[in-house]
Amino acid sequence: MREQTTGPHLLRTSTAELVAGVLRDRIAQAVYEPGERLSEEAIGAELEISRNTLREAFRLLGHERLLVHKLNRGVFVRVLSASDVKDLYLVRRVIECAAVRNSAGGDMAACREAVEDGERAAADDRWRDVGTANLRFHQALVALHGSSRLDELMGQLLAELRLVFHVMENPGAFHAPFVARNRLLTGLLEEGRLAEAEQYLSKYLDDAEALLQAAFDSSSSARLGGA
Amino acid sequence: MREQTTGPHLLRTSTAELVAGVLRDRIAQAVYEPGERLSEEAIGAELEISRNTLREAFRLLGHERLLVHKLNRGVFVRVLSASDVKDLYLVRRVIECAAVRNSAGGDMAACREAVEDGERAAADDRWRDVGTANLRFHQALVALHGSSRLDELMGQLLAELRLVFHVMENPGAFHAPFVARNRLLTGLLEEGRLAEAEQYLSKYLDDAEALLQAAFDSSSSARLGGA
DNA sequence: CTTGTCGAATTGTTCAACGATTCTTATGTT
DNA sequence: AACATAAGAATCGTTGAACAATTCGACAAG
Repeated sequence: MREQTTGPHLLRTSTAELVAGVLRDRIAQAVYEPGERLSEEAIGAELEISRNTLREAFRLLGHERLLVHKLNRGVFVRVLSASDVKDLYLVRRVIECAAVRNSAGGDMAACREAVEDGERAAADDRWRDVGTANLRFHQALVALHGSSRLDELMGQLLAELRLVFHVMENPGAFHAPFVARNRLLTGLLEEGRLAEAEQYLSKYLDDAEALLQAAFDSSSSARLGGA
Repeated sequence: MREQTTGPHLLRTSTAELVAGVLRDRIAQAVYEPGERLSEEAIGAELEISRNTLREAFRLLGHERLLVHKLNRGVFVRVLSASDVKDLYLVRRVIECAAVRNSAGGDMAACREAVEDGERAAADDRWRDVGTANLRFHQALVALHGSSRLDELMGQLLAELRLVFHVMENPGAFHAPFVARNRLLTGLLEEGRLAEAEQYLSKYLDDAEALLQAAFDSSSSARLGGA
């Protein structure tokens, strides 16, 4: 990251935000696993940036709840608890159901596109892509609100959720059953059957949460040495 | 802020967060007005902290949307637009109405307390206190969800809203008419008339938004030199 | 086995410096 | 006088080094 000093800046954003982007990706890809400590010196040396700049990036991600900052001990990749999953899905129900309920006249193009991407990915057994398409579908659902703040909030929630998925042994398979439900939900919305759609989505989220909680519990009991 | 180096740290939080707290207060109190640029050197010298630490605090507040960071130009106190007000109230409607709708069995103590504080403040013409009590009432409403994430989100929304209030010539008077509505809404909730309560709150928020938009428009037209 | 102490490693914070960008102001041309 | 341009000042972005403060692990003493 030294090249920038020689030529004219092609960067439209600060180095700290660039670095934050790199780290965000690595966390999403589980290069850094939940609970892992991120060394200022090691990462700073690897990315060739100063500690100060790296710390700015850490602050950024801390505020996005991807990292937790422990005083004098450093930053760690966030580890989510069962109660976090509960909270996350409570918020999703509030926001996504409201989006569906008020979606009359909204543009469903992005939703439909995400659904079809998910179906293609599932047909090819590209599980990772199924997952991202699924997340994009829900992001598109929230976008029906037309609110930049809700869009940002949803993006943050989904980033946290990705952290939970890593706990599961087969994150890809988790999303597969929901592809069909995405299509069905989209159909209900396009036909304007909003009340049905809302109820359907509510159950959808209940099921997803239950699955996640189950995987979560078994993983945590295994970690504690269940015989 | 140098004293901390001598004695053992009594601080449980980092200086950057302490500084962020100070700046947050000053913005809320309009010591720093919307649009104003905050000089790293000036504030750093006044608070006796280094530029690096101050920059960490700026990042924090930037993420809370109280400051906007312009590359190579510095940080400015956020200036909200009419569309921001619209977005803010859209989110409030989604979250607060959902809180009311699902509030069956929730603990209304905090709500009632905020209502009564507001009434006392209004009786004594302590307009500023009326405003803070009003904000606390809505925060308590959202707290019925029992979600830490929604609590945090609401706190952020209200902080942004405070920025809008500063645009009005008499911020205190704005809140006065809503004290009675807070009491009425609380009553509906305690009687379990949730559907009515939700509808009432929805109109409540519509009215507040309209008032704010009006004050906003007149202020911006005045700023452009309306005769 | 618990407790206390020492030292290494890491974070928290500051400082000084320099490149890069923006803003200001003076200058010169038409 | 108006406008474009260029030098200069101010400020931000980033770095690297330095030192204080805290944590952690090892080892000795009780």
